[in-house]
Amino acid sequence: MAKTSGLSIDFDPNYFLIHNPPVLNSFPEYTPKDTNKNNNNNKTMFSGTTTTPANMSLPSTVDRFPVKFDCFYDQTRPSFLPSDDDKRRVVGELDFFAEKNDKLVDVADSMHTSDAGLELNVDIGLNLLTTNTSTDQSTMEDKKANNEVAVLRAKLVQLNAENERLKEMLIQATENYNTMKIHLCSLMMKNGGKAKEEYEENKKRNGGIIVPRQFIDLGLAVAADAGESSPEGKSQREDSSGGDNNVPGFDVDQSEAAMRKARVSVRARSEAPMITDGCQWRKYGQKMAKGNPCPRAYYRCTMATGCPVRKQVQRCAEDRTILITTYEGNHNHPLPPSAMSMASTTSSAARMLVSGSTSSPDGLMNSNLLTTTLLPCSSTMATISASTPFPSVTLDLTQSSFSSPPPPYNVANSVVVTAALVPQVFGQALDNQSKFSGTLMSKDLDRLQQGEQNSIADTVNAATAAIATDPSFAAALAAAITSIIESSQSHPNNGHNSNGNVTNTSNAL
DNA sequence: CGGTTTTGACCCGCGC
DNA sequence: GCGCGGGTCAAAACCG
Repeated sequence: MAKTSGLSIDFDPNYFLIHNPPVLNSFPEYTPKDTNKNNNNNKTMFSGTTTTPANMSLPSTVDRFPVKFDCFYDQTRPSFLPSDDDKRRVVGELDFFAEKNDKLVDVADSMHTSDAGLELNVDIGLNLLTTNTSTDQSTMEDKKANNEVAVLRAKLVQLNAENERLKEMLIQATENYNTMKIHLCSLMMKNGGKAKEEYEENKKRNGGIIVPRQFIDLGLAVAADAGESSPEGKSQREDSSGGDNNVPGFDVDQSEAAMRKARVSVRARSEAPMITDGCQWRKYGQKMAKGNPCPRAYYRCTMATGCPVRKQVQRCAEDRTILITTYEGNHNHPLPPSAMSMASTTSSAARMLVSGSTSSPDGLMNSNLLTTTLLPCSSTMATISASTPFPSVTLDLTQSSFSSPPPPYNVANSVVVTAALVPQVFGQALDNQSKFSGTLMSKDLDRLQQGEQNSIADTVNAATAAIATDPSFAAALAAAITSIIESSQSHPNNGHNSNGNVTNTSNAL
């Protein structure tokens, strides 16, 4: 599965069937009819999501982006929710493929129906053609061909309709993005201290738990904190620019400081002592961390003199097959191609951390600060996350999310994009691509689309390749995650409004 | 011999 | 102020 030695992604094969075209209709519109339909047709991909907890309040109608919040895990989740894993509360999830998958089901159904009709037609032909037996064969073939043409035409019509729907989804996503951008601008207009006060206030309101809503606010708070004190070691203090933080909002210095502080963790299942990420590292220390019998190793990038990038490598205490690699800092040198793909991805994650105020896709693409944040990793990353106190974005492919508890790194103010969400995330990133004037090669595009329909691993691999080909896809990916965060922000009560219904993304902000 | 790893000492922030 | 824990330093050991 993994491309790079020492890495593996532990996908549950029960979720990802390759030969059976995945019906990604994991987020059905919860009408009784559809529920039955999906129980029948969506046998494979994300069974955890298709099994709707009986006691769960579900919307009778979900618009363009049916949302459940599996990507958020809140340790403070209400006690009335089922505790067992397969009944984990569906908090929020952006269903990128819902209608598309319905279509897949429909196509499959229609094909099946058509096949049955084909046989029926053949029988009819045999009954009718009783005299000219010499042409029976050719007539049957003609009819068969005609039926195939009819089936193909029907498929074409359905695909066209699907295409139209996807266009509408893109428009919707664009609108959501614009809404978010407006909100972002309004936040940037605020005084940084005020934002921090709001953050603290909200934190108190939530009993110390920072809800995802704080994602944007936290960026400002972090930026404000960056100039006051640094919890980091000597190097960070030396790097501290000591910029003027009196300037309201989020300026470049603040962003830079936050970027320096931002960390991106990569969780990978690996027997190797260290993942291969294309960079050269020198070990400069090792410590026993409290609460973990496995030592933590400290590495410094040696690809260029004075490169401030460091990384920590430690095995997960709960599952020692999981290797946790934490990158910190920005490379001051170009990276080899082998380090670029993951660098782009982790860079996106890092940007997500500090982009609470700068998450504009344009900013992601154009900022020198951001484009120089190249964090190395292999193309087979398993998890991208970030450490507290920063908001974190986690792409967790080591968890199937719906059948296992969230990983311990899942802190309160984090967003976990689990394996089951990958199709949605990358699918939406694919749609976002056009907004970033991407130059994705057609072959990569094909791979990505193929990956969407094959397996999560294919999707990730294809997406990683796409990132390597076109860095703008990283921004599209970041925007996709942002979009999910955006949708989560529209559901401050873990996706349920005061009426107990899941609100729609279009209601965001 | 130069680069890397090991490992104890040291520094610093934070909580009590 | 003190102790603890995380992070870094730097000398010695190791390795190709």
